Amino acid sequence: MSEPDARTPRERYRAQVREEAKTHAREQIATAGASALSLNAIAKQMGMSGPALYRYFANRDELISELIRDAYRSLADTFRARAGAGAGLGDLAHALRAWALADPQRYLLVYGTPVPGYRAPEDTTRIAAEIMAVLLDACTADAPPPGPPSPLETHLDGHRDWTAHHPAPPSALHRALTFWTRLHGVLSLELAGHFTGMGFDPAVLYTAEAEAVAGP
Amino acid sequence: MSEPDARTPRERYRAQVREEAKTHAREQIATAGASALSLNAIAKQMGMSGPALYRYFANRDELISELIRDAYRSLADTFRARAGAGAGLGDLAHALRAWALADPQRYLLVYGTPVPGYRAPEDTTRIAAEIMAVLLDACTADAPPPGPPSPLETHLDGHRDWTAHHPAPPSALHRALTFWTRLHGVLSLELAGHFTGMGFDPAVLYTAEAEAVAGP
DNA sequence: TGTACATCAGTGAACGCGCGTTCACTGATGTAC
DNA sequence: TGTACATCAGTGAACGCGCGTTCACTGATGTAC
Repeated sequence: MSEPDARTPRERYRAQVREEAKTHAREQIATAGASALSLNAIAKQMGMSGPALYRYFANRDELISELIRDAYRSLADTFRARAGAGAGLGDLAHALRAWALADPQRYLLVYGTPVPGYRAPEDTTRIAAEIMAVLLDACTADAPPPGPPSPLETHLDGHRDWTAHHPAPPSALHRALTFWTRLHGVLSLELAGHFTGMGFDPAVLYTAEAEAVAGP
Repeated sequence: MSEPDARTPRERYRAQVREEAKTHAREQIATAGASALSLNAIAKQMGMSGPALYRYFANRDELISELIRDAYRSLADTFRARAGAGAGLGDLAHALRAWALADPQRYLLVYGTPVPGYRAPEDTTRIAAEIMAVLLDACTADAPPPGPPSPLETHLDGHRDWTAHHPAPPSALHRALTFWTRLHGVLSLELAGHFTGMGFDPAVLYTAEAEAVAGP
């Protein structure tokens, strides 16, 4: 099962400390938001001095980049795994919600307002495209027989930069975007707490939106 | 036209300085996000010393509260004005987008992720309810003839805390929430820059979503 | 198995910065007679 | 209209804080012979 670990003990140790630092970073983000991330505070939580962390991360931005990358990869893996297991659009919708609720700040790291003054690493766009590809696959799989395209579909058919040459029909492009924006609409408002005190159950609303876009 | 100003010159001056400070605050938020708001920096921009601002705001939180309140009120006023002019759901949708694009950070102040560690003033919920009321009016106005309620509509009909006793039929409740979440889904992703580089025009997607929820 | 050396983790001091906020004070503006 | 007093705007110094980051250094861990 487990392959022999080719890494030296020191490399293993480094990876372990990095991982521990990232765990503390996630906890910190969960309580105070991403813009409040502090290397010094993390070091203190780990019982070491501030500068020590600079052995493991070049600077604060590298830590944040790492967290964002991890978040993207986690969602991409979740999606790919579900799709590989034959999941349809509706399953993906509920996988997305489960993934978001499991760690709200992780979701916001990916789809929330970017940390001000921070430039996302390029490779995240690659992972974002991977997520999109899974979505486009699912949308293409149960695409309806082609009818006359809507204005939006015509527009999307002519602006496919984001599809990475995926051969999805216009209706699938429309559906993929709608899947994304509608579910994000419910999720982000829920995670930001804008439904609290309103009385209804966000899950019911989410399910309705998921079915509206994916079919029952 | 203009009524005599009952305020003393000092009161007028105070209001003017407060307003100027808020303007600088908005600019600061626009470039660095709400969590980076600094009273000292604002004072410096206004050419006065840091502590001077404490004559005008009890502390940082009061300034932020004021900005949030203003943002809510601005949206509520916009909505009420449109509705008073006989606007339908589709008009409200486009008014919302125009309002959001005119000042993205103002939109995020209202519907974005809350500033971490900050508790919104209570009266904003009152203004939020006012916005909802306009929406519910519009949704009730062109509600379809009642049919069998969907599971979501049944649920919403039984959980009306958020409607402030508005007598909207279940289908209108559903429509109002959908209006909100779908349009927010597109808007928030657009404002956060998640569509940049994707090639398509967010306005076209927004219009399609607006028509999906409001009818053409 | 033992020794000599290189590598690397972690420390503490330090730098410069900006923050929110308090305080005693000066000087200008308004009010009352 | 002029004077005496109260109110208020704004200043500069100060406090304590935490931040990111650099640097010279100690001590432990690994490597080579």
